[in-house]
Amino acid sequence: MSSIRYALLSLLAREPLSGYDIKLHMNGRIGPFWKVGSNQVYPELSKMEAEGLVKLQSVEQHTYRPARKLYEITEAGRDALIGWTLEPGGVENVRDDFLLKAYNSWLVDPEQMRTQVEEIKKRHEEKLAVYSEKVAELTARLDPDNPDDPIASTIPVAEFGVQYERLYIEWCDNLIKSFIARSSK
Amino acid sequence: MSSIRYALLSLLAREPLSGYDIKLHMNGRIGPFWKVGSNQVYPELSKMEAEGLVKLQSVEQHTYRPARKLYEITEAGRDALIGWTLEPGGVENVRDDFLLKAYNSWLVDPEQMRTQVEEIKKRHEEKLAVYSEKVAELTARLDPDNPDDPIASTIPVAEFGVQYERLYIEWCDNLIKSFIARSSK
DNA sequence: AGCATCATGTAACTTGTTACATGATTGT
DNA sequence: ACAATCATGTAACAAGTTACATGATGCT
Repeated sequence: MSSIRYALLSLLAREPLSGYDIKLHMNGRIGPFWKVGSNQVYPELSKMEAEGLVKLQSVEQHTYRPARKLYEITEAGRDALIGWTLEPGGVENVRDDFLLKAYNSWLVDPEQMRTQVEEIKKRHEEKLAVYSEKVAELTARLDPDNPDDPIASTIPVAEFGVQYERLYIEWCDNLIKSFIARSSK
Repeated sequence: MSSIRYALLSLLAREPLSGYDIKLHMNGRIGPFWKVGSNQVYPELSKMEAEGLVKLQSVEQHTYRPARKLYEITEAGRDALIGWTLEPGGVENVRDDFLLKAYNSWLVDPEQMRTQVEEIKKRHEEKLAVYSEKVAELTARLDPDNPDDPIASTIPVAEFGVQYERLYIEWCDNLIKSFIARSSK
């Protein structure tokens, strides 16, 4: 599903960042959608620099640690990102191990399965809290006078997260109900 | 995200299948969630056979084409599947390119973005139709007297698909509204 | 004539995950 | 004393994608 490349550019289009920053932000800005390892970030940044999509803005050097390399997006990088954003793309599949586990629940003791669902429901409740918090925070920071405020594009993404987690939690509740019904037979 | 292995076993736990069958069913039974290539299915089946999780039930040979190898799950395979199903696992991230594109919409002409969203909304409506059809079909086939009918575990999975696609479509509608508002400035 | 279906499989390539390595500094 | 943070990166492995190869048959 073509590319962390564009995930990196999406962040850099908003502000200059180092590879390290990107790694952190992935798990809090676009995310908790995405996740990347340093192994993907650093080589990709180098590649993009070679292709002229990003360039080094500055390098902070503290002798005792690796230089902090701040990258900024170039004109070409913005264009590439805009091109990708407008490029038609297929729909992604939901691919969630737990759905597969639910598919197997007929094989399993309903009591144990209930425990299992309750566990992951809890996880999704935690995620819901994170997303809700994020929506609230972004909404407070949004400048309603600026029609091109990037935050206006961030809110729907976080909002999707909220909706998705609510859906998941509700779905878990229904599952739990069905296991209770089944175990009382 | 550990394993087609269990996806294959999940199907084989319900009925014996060939690698070819599995490839087809992935995109219509568990799915449209999953997708696999033959490159993953055939080697994995061989590996699992070597480990005793599945075994050959029969081999149909038509001289003019490769033998059709029907696999069935073994006791050990069922146990492994049950073990995995009850194993606690982390929550998955939603990872959808279009969310990232939406995150970039502040960079882009709202009119063009609207077209883009409408396109993918259409795709999700198609998927919704598929899932709804599936839920209806499964519900009709469900045996309500048998508390261990595997179909009872399939319905929630398809139902998740329905809910998810509805959520996605509604989200698209909200996005479209926001682009219309923005372009009329 | 040409393409889709059935049915196995391999090969080449791209992505993603986990773990490691360095090494001073700051907080517990 | 010990872990976490900052900051770069490499290496080994696991998983996923795309394309290819075989080759008769049946459909348009």
